[in-house]
Amino acid sequence: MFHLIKREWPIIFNEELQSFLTASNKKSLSMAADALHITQPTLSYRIKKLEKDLGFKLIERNWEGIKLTNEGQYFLPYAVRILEDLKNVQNVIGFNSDGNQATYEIVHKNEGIFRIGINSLLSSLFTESFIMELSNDHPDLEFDIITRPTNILKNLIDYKGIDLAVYYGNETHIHTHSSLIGTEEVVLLCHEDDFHDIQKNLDNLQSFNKPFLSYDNPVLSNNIELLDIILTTLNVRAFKTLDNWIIMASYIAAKKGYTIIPRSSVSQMINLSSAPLKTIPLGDMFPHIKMYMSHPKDSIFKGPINSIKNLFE
Amino acid sequence: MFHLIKREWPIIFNEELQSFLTASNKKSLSMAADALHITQPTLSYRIKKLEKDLGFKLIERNWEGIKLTNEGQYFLPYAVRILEDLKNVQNVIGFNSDGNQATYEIVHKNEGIFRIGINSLLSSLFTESFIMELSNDHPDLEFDIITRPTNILKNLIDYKGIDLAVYYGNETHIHTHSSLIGTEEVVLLCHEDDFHDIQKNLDNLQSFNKPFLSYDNPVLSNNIELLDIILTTLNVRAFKTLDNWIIMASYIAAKKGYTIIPRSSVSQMINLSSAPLKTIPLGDMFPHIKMYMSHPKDSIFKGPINSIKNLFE
DNA sequence: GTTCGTTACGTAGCTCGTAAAGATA
DNA sequence: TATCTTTACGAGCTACGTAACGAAC
Repeated sequence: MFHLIKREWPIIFNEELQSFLTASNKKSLSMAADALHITQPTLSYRIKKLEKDLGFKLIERNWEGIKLTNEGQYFLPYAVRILEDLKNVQNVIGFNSDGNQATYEIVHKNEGIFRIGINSLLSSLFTESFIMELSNDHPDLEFDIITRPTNILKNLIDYKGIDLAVYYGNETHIHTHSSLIGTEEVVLLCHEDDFHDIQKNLDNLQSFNKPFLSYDNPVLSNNIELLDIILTTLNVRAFKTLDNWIIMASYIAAKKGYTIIPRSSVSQMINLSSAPLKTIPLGDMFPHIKMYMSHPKDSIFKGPINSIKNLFE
Repeated sequence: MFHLIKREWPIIFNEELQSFLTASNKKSLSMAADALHITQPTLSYRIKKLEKDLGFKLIERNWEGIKLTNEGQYFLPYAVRILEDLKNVQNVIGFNSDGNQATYEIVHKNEGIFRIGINSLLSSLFTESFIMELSNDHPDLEFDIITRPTNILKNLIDYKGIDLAVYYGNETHIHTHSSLIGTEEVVLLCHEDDFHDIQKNLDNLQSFNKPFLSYDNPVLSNNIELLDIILTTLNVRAFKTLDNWIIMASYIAAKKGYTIIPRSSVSQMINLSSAPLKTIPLGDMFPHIKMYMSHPKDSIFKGPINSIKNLFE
């Protein structure tokens, strides 16, 4: 059934990223150049160009070889993911040397499919009811649901990659065809054992010696301005960014910090955590978070969109 | 505290992907060319080149405008994520026009930090114990934990992006410095109401009219060969790929299908689901899944690696 | 004729390899 | 000298805009 093409590198965009990764692997430009079957000055040129384009240095050079800079280290997982994404796309929609479609025979039909995107934190809250509602109201409708960060959802709406998006509002641009579907207060979430220490220091968490845990990097997170207000108001100093919600739940369960999230996300965090967690409502201290749904203005899926909209009324 | 640069496009690699996305947004090459401030033949050339490099057509052209192909539609979210990734990196490690580091002052220190990567499905199982163990054994050690798909973890080990990886084994290349840390049977997971129908048709699920739910696309998923065996043995016909585990839990809760996963992942799925789920052990029918940990051969983190290794003995 | 698209073609600039040079032991 | 790196430079290729062309109504 499956006919996997094992690509070493994706076909496009590879050269500069591939050069950087191979250099990181070999810890030497000349050895990396060998491995890539190019000359060493060419590799040097490519990495210089990548650094110039990115705007920061990736590699420290010296006479005994190379070492990644902090920025290079930070960039590396992104480079890996980009190349892996491209490899995967090309493996799925690839053609082998005979010109036949290669990877598997499932046709990636997209026409007529109602595509929904939900912000990751909201998906455990809404996905099931969306499935139920659409199955009931539009039994013949095919639909797909994906979860992505808010900013990606907004882009996908713009570029007609999805037909409906549901997300927490943030300060980046707001779509004309978006509607407010709810408002929520934020709550502080912590381990039961940390509860009293945090509550008595709420105006100055600097004296609480565990870090504020933030999802992903601050730029990826949805509300940079709100985050800024929170950190300032609570006088937070210790700060740790984590990769995702599962990791965050584990950190809190291990009493290694606390976080602040919208109230509706608490249940998901409690489900993910093995330990007893406590919440402190912060509705009075901070602006509430708004939930939106948006869709392209000329969507052919008026019916399904209204079905979803009705869920929030 | 935060100084966000709002980039419309990332600086590098943008041109072809940006051209494609703008074309999708405008549904017209000439209008997209206008929006990008390039001439229309140039845009046409860029998209042709992108199609040639990718190996498949992205756009159907005709006299009244353009329309994405199925492949183009499939590729679009990848293009969005790649550009979003690049934007985020450049926003975090960006320099503004004054030459000052822009986004926020947190230094992305990487030296001396023990970096762990865990496969997404395993992370809820292990993360907390890793945190506990490392905190006890190495109280001064700074560490980071990220979750990624298995293939990305393997690449990150190769390119020295992380110091330790924990993942389910698959058929792609195996690291020399990897050790087996456990073995698991696979189980079928379904809604309580579907349990009896599935159990009595286990040799021929074709007659069960709900789809087998697979995580992500088959190429991304960890065990293409195992998946192939499963689908063949159970005679599965209906097949649906989903974006992530939360969506999968919702589909099963909504009685829209079933899946097969390693036993240790069942608890996470049950936590994510609002409905009563049932499992059917399949240990006799299929090969067991192996869990591995691996690390670069010249790691400076021998101590922490052994602490983690001890957890599995 | 107008509005979509593509093809043709010359130029500017980019990318490559070869060759030479700089740094450190 | 050996082993890393970078700089210099010319040849060939690529990507761009201008101009011309094709198709549909």
